[in-house]
Amino acid sequence: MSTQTLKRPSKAAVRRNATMFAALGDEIRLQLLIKLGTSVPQSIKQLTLDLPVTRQAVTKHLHVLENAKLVRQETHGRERRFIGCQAGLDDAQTALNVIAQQWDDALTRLKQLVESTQRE
Amino acid sequence: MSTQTLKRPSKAAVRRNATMFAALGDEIRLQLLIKLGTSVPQSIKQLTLDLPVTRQAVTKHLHVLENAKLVRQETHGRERRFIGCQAGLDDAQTALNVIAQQWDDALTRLKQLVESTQRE
DNA sequence: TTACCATGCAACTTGTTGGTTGCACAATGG
DNA sequence: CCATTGTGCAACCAACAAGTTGCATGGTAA
Repeated sequence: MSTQTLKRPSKAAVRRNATMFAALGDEIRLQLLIKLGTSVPQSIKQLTLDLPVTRQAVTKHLHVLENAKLVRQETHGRERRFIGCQAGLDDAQTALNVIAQQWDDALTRLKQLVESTQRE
Repeated sequence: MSTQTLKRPSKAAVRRNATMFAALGDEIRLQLLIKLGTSVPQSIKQLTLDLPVTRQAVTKHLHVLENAKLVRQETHGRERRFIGCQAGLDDAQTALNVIAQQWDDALTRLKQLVESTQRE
């Protein structure tokens, strides 16, 4: 029973997930994502307010986030307005779940191994 | 009802989460974490097998992962054996949940705003 | 039209990261 | 004891990331 139904992530999947987590792995970018939870949608200018970096830096960060499918933008006149992209977060959650599940399995197997060894 | 019970993450929390996600944001490190799901515990030498980098590189990656509380080690004679650290993954999941929840709230407020505007 | 404002694009600096090689050391097994 | 093996540590390098400044551009509003 339960003979390992989870498949190992493909090379491409690993790369995609790495990109996504790397996008999440920066203080400014996390602050941007949090800020997108206070009001929606927001322009680059707005998002730059009370962040300790210039508008251009924020632009770059937003580009990284967009690349990782964590935000999307809608051009509106001369403004670009950004919104958080739920699907991206879901992918991250799923990736974490896969790893957590495999660790569980590994620990279970380890425990069984120890027990069977002790019986002999 | 439901007048925003979630608190904004503190500066320190944001920094901690950024460190954690940054640790997850590398292909080699993800492969290491996945590998820790195939057998447990494993030495540095074992973990280096069929990875395209040297043992020293793997050592550095493991250090990053340990720093982010994603793995822990037990010294065993001259070997250091590594195991995935579930608590670290849980923290990551929680952080993602907080952001997702806030995005939901923001979209809800946006929708309400649009509706109330249309009524007037 | 003209002035303004949000943004894009490019060049450049600086710090960090991922990787290597070389050597030293301590536990293990003959 | 001696050879082997798993590791740690340090120096070094190349590539990349984060940030800046300066200038160009294209909507918007007077």
